[in-house]
Amino acid sequence: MALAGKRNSSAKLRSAAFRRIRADHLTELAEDYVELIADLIDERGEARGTDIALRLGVANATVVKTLKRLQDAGLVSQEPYRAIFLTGDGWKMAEDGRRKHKIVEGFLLALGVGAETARIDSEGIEHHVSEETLKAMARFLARSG
Amino acid sequence: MALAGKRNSSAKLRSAAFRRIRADHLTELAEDYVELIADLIDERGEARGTDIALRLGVANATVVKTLKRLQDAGLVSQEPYRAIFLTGDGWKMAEDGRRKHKIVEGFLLALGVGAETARIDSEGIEHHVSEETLKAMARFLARSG
DNA sequence: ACTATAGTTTAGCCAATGCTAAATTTACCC
DNA sequence: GGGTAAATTTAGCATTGGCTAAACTATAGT
Ligand SMILES: [Mn+2]
Ligand SMILES: [Mn+2]
Ligand SMILES: [Mn+2]
Ligand SMILES: [Mn+2]
Repeated sequence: MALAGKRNSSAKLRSAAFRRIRADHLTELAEDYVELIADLIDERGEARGTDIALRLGVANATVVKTLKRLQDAGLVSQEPYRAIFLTGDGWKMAEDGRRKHKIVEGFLLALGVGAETARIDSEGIEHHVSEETLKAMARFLARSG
Repeated sequence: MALAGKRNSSAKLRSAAFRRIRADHLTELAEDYVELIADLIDERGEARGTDIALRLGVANATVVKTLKRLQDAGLVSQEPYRAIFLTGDGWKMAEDGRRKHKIVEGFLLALGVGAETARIDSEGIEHHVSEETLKAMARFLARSG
């Protein structure tokens, strides 16, 4: 095989990682939204746009626009001026998000990271860990706790 | 303090994590670009747009546009139709990226994750770990290897 | 019932990041 | 040196996810 050919397949291999990251970023916001909505529903019976905006630290209008996309994606449902509900798919995604989130945050704590840092870092890391890495984290967690 | 007040400060605390993530996402692409450019320069003497596009898995035109932004940000420099260079700031960011990347990837390997998964997951995780978490990972790494 | 306030939506803007197709430039080969 | 092939840039488009300001709705208090 020529040098150019080797270069090509090596590059294709490497690019897989970046493709995965770009894909992760597309679902990341949706995951955080549905998880947050699930939390609000469990904590206080309903999820309102204002509360979502406040917890995410974005403007109300941003939440409205994002919820519209999530509705199109079949994750949430709502009537104008009413509270927000999760669809079946929405709940499924929220539960999976909670599962991952719990493992990653618990793992960081077990690793010796402070509570505040574990909370903040896990919010970002959770979207970029594969099932294999999650399994390794859970194993470590089980052994150390 | 009233209930609304408590809700408010709790929400403000939580929103810090999401603010950090949004900030991370703004620098994430820049970090990957400069690190990749540094690798290309070290590996083969120069970094060309085509190679960047190939390794990232995006179109050439996308690379051109992004490089323009990185140039405005003072991270890279280039003349039309010529190879791409890193500025002092660009090299600094690339070195820091390599440092973090190495720790995260090495850590995942030490945790028992397979080489391929460690490579892929670390490409995303590296942008969302604080210095405190990096330190904890380095500690684990030192102890286990 | 009216009205003030709080919550929500709409309108219109912007930046970042991706794409394809067409034009341009460079580099290499004869 | 001239002609091609590859690299590069430009043009034009779309989506995501942010913002502010203005308009609208629902609700709670009087
Ligand atoms: Mn989460
Ligand atoms: Mn998150
Ligand atoms: Mn990310
Ligand atoms: Mn990366």
